[in-house]
Amino acid sequence: MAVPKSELQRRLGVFADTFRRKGLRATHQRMEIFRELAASDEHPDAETVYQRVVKRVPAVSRDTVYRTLASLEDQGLIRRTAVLGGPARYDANTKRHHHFVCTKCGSVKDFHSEALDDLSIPRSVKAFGRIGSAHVQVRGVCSACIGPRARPR
Amino acid sequence: MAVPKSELQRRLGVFADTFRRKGLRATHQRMEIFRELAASDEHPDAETVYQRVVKRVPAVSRDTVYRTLASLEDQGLIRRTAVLGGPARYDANTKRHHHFVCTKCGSVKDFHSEALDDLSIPRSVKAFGRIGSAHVQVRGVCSACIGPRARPR
DNA sequence: GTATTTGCAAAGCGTTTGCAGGTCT
DNA sequence: AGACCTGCAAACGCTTTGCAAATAC
Repeated sequence: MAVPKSELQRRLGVFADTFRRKGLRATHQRMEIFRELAASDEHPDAETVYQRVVKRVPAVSRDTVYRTLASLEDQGLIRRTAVLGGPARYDANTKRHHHFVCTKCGSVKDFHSEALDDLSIPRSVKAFGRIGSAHVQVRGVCSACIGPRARPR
Repeated sequence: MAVPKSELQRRLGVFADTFRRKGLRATHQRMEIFRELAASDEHPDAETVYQRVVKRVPAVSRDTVYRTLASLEDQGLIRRTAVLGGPARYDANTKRHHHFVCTKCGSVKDFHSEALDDLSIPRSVKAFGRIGSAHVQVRGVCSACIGPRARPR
């Protein structure tokens, strides 16, 4: 689940560069909020990010977490994913990937697949408009929720 | 966009059967709410369903629309799809299909593709848990939002 | 007759916003 | 100085819920 140190360093570098280039400020709060996402492959929601960051930076507020996440998303540093009936999930993995979503607890897991990356969008879809990206969402029940002591959300 | 009359009849039949079998009541309101979804290939949100149904059944309330949509979803008669930052969209097309989502106005359009239906989920995903369904979501900007007089939401 | 369903109103949750004070350059 | 950022609190949009009256079977 943990991101390799080298990749984390790379992500933090991209973050600092991007913000500097746009004239935005890489404040302590923003740094810690981004680090929280960049250091793990989980897809926490805003409240979870807040709970974790507030331990290290007690002065941070929920609003700042929301605003920072929106700002990071605008800069393309993180992605937001909607999950049915739950809060939005955030994700610092900007490489092309797909999602497994647990319909019980709402957890999201990334997976990679070259085969799926190349999937061909039917011609008919082009008639709908300009196509941006395509990704696969697999729904199912994660092992934690199936397991002997399931703790569904 | 309109569903063929024969398909509409079929859907209404399934609705009546399913509710009867489960001991639920096929009230006037529920019938009209389901018909609104079953008669079209759009993916309206709850508010839109309410606005349309209330024209024909002025006595219906928003709460009943929400409750009925939840109930129809429980029975597997409709599907709910989350769209980033917007209200949930509902959909009476229970055949396997995929979605085009407009990132400007949030509209959702169905498309079918045998090639995509057969996409092979990588072995590694099975490790996450029990796999239910897989579907492709294409994001882009619909022609209405690109068009000469774009009216983004 | 009885369990279900409805409308109303109020609360709930996740999220966004206006504002005044504070911070960085 | 000037732009940006923060925390606070209040508002927001979407959705769910408790309750008493109405309804379907």
